[in-house]
Formats: sequence, C-alpha cells, structure tokens
Amino acid sequence: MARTVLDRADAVRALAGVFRKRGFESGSLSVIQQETGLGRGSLYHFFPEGKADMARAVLGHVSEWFEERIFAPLRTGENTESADAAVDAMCRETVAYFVSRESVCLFAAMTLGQERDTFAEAVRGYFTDWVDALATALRRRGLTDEEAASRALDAVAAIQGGLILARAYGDDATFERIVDRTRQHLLAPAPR
Amino acid sequence: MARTVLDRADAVRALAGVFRKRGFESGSLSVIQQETGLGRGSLYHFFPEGKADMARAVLGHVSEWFEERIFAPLRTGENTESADAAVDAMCRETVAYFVSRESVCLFAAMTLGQERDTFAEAVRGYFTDWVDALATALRRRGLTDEEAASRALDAVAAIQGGLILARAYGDDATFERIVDRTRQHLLAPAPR
DNA sequence: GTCTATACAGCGATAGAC
DNA sequence: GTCTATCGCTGTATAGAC
Repeated sequence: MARTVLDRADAVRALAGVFRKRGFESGSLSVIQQETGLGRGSLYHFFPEGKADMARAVLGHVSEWFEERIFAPLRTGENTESADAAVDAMCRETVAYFVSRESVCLFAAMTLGQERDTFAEAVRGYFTDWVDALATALRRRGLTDEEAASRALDAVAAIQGGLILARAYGDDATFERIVDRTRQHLLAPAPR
Repeated sequence: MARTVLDRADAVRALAGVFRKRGFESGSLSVIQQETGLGRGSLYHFFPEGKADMARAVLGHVSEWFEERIFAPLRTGENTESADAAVDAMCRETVAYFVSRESVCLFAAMTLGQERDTFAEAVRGYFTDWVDALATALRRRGLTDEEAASRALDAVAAIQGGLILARAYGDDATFERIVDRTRQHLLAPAPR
C-alpha cells in the first residue's frame, strides 16, 4: 500500500481491513504498519493509546455506517410501504457490505477472545440497536410487539450465522441465500 | 486446577476450556499451563507439535462429540417419528452443550483470525456434516431435497447466530428462544 | 506528522536433569 | 512423564531526530 495515507479516517479504514483479515489480537503492529502504510510514529500519533484506541476507532466507524445506512432508515417513516422498503434495503445493503468485507462482522468477532469485556458495551449496543430498529419497522407493518421482536432477533441471528457459514464454506452465495430467505420471513404476513 | 491431570483426554478437555475462553491465538502457553495444571514438558509430551497439535486435538474431540450425539442420530432411523425425535434431541443437546460451554463454538471461532486456513477443511467438514445430517432427517419427514437443504442450512445459521447474540447479550435465554423457534420451523409442515 | 532505533515483556519451543 | 531454565523471536509501546 502506498505511503501516502493522510488523515485518521483513511487510517481507520485501513485498520478495519487488517482486523477483519487477521483478527484483533493477532493483527500485529508490524502487519498493521505494512498494510496501512503508516509508520509506528504515525500510528501512535493518531491513536495515542495504541491498539485499544485503534479498535475503538474501527468499531465506532462501523457503528456509524450501520446507524446511517441501516438502522435510521428502519426507524423512520410511518407507513407500511416505507417499512417494506427499509427491510428490503437492509437486506440489500447488508449483503453488499459484508460480501465486500470478507464476510466478517467485527462486532461479532469482538464476542470472542480475551478483550471481550473491553468492548462488551459497544457490542451489546450494536446488536440491540439493530434488533430494535428492525422491530420498529416490523411493528409499522402491523406485527405485534412480541412477534416483531422475535422476528427481528431471529433475522439478526440468521445474518450473523450466515456470515459464519459463508466463511466456513468460502462462499458468498450461501450467505446471500440465507439473507434472502430471512427477508421473505420478515415480510411474511402476520400469523393469524 | 489441581496438578493431577493424568492422560491426554483430560488435557484435551482442559485445553478446550482455555481456547473457548481466550481464543486460539491469545490463549498463551503460560495461561494454558496454569489452567490445565500441566507443565510445559507435559504439554509438549502430549502434543509434540505444540499449539497446532493442541488445536487439532480439541477440534477432533468436539467433532466426535457432535458426530455421536447429534449427527449420527439425525441420519439413522427410517420413519417420521424417529426423525422428529432426532430433531428434538438435536435442539435439546445443542442448547445444553453450548450453554455449558460459554456459548462458544470452536469451529465458528476458527473461521476468524490468521490460522483460518490451517483448519479450513475441518471447519467446512463440521458444518457440512451438520447441515447434511439435518437435511437427511428432514427428508425423512417428507420434505423435498431442496426444502430440506434450505431449512437445515437456515437452522445451523440460526444456531450459530444465536450463539453470537448470547455472547453479546451475556444471556443464555436469548439463545434458547432462538433454538426453540428454529425447532418449530424445522418441524413445521411442508409448504403446499 | 513521520521516521528509526530501541526498551523490555511475553511468546512458542527446546534441552536436559530428575 | 514432568520439571525448570533458557533460547531466539516477536509483541506493544516509547524516545528522540528530523
């Protein structure tokens, strides 16, 4: 990678790539240096607290992306049509996002390993935000609170499990099929 | 832990616990030593190739457990009743297994990090065995090949995603509810 | 703001006594 | 079969020149 990374935002993007590929704990500073093109000095200039700072920044960046592109659209709007569209968009955006990012969800990755606790709150927030936003959209489609909450939780679980299978099989198509069936299930009529 | 671990089998069980808690890469030999009660010498006596050997042994142990307790029962038997019972048993056993093991699936954990490739084949085998065995049971219930394969894949994804949410929420009940709805979906009548 | 050099702790792995 | 001591390497983090 070229040695012309200019600002923190570029650094964060590059860091996300490294962490996705090598994991948080095994993505060493030497590798980070190589793959981001920043020297040790620059890295500690942007992230004074070191690796923990880098992880925080990356998770924050991912959070923002999902908030803007997925969660907010699910929450806004008042009618059934906009809810349908938001659920559709969620599935489309989610597939595109993860397929282009090695099928790795960094928040899910954070539930493993030894620094689990360090980011536990952020991780919980990410998933509750997703489930809650999706449930909001489903309630707009006329589902009861309970039914909406169940379907939303199941959908997020299916997506996350789909990512594991995609990595295990080395096959994006599997993930896409799982998300498509999840979409159908989300948009199915309320049970009698 | 007492310093009276006698054979390799005990060592493997202890190792599995360490890897579940710390991950494969960050569970260092010092920690392994402490938590298993074996010294460095003993560890390298049982696992001459070091950490890779330990990981292999642990994954093999998990594989065997699933083969005997989950996969084989799903595959055997000829009638609908036994297939229902096997699916029921799968859900029950799966919940009990993971709840008592920090909600961590070591094969799923192996799809992340840098040694992803080392165990890629074993990981793929574990998931295809599970999906195939489950699909076999569903076909015995009268589902078409295609419908059985889809439901089996979705069920394994739901379980794996459920584990992620269980860890993110620090809450086993969420996982249990997801598996219960998965069971209902697996045993639902074939679509018209 | 970025570089190189370096401190020093911890890693996986091995050797050799018992 | 298990122990302790130790190797060589790599890890994160820091210091100081430019």
